[in-house]
Amino acid sequence: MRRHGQRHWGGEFKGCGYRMTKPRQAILDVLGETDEHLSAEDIYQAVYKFYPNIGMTTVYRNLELLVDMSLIVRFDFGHGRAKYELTDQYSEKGHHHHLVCKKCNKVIDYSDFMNDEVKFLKSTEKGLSEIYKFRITDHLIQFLGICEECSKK
Amino acid sequence: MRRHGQRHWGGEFKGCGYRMTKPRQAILDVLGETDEHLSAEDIYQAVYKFYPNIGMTTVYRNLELLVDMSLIVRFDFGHGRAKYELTDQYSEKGHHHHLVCKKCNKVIDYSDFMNDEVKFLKSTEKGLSEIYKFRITDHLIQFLGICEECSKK
DNA sequence: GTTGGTAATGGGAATCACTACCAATAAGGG
DNA sequence: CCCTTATTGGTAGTGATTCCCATTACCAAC
Repeated sequence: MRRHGQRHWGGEFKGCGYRMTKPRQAILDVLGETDEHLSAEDIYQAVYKFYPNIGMTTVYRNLELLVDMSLIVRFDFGHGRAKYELTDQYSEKGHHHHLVCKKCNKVIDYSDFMNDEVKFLKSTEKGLSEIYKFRITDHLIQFLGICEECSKK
Repeated sequence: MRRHGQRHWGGEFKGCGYRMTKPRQAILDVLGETDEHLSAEDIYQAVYKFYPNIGMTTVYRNLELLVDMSLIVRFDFGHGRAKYELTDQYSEKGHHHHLVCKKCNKVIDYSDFMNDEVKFLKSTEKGLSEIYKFRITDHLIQFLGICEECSKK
């Protein structure tokens, strides 16, 4: 059941006690073939089409595992359900952040002005980790507001 | 039942069709008297102590309303329950962001390095709103990692 | 003060995303 | 090919939040 666009993830599962299974491959495939921000339910639906045996429990369990393995990232936009994306390094999108519309909940990816961001992050992360003795591993940057369509209404 | 620390919010409720009620005053009081990040349940418990008639539904409904009125802010740290704070302008904390520990879920407020942030935000917000025709009203900045206590374990 | 209309309340039932449990199954190293 | 152990998928739960609706509080006009 090898399909187009499938990536080989064996290496990531070697030596850590975890196994590469059909559901895991399927979930990673689905996330690798989309630009959208998928919920667990979305992923279940998509996987179901070519692997109808999949169970919702398995989807949730594996999403958690893949987040722990840093292959995927989980976002809580506060819209009720969590959304998942491949980690920057495995995604065609690369490093990006989100513009979130408060009205329609649409999420727009952007990867502009990363130079300004890097400068800001570098100084701020260094300062914060010293003051609060906090080992910073990641950041979350989002801009909220009203998208073009919603501002016309 | 006027208690210490109570603030007068009448002005914010004038002319918008909403009324200032006991539950609303109570919820705002509770949020005004704490530095913590309170969940709906936390707020219910705190209000219950001096207003035992309060209902959970009322708490949720009013939290939503107060968020719409921009008197309070809702945060989804992804820990299962939403947390609420007074908006910067009404809070003693002023403008701040959060350090979130991935292990113990602790949330630390910080308001350092705001100069760097302002510079970054100014240029980035301007650029993004032009490119994406997006009216930016707010931003969310968070640093994730491991706090001092957790890094010792 | 009474009335009338709308906003707001509170209780329980319902929903929705997610998790725990467990017997059955399937990786994958030896 | 076998054996150990990770993994699966179904069902029953859990916990946060929302819906529904009859009752109540507020406020302005008479």
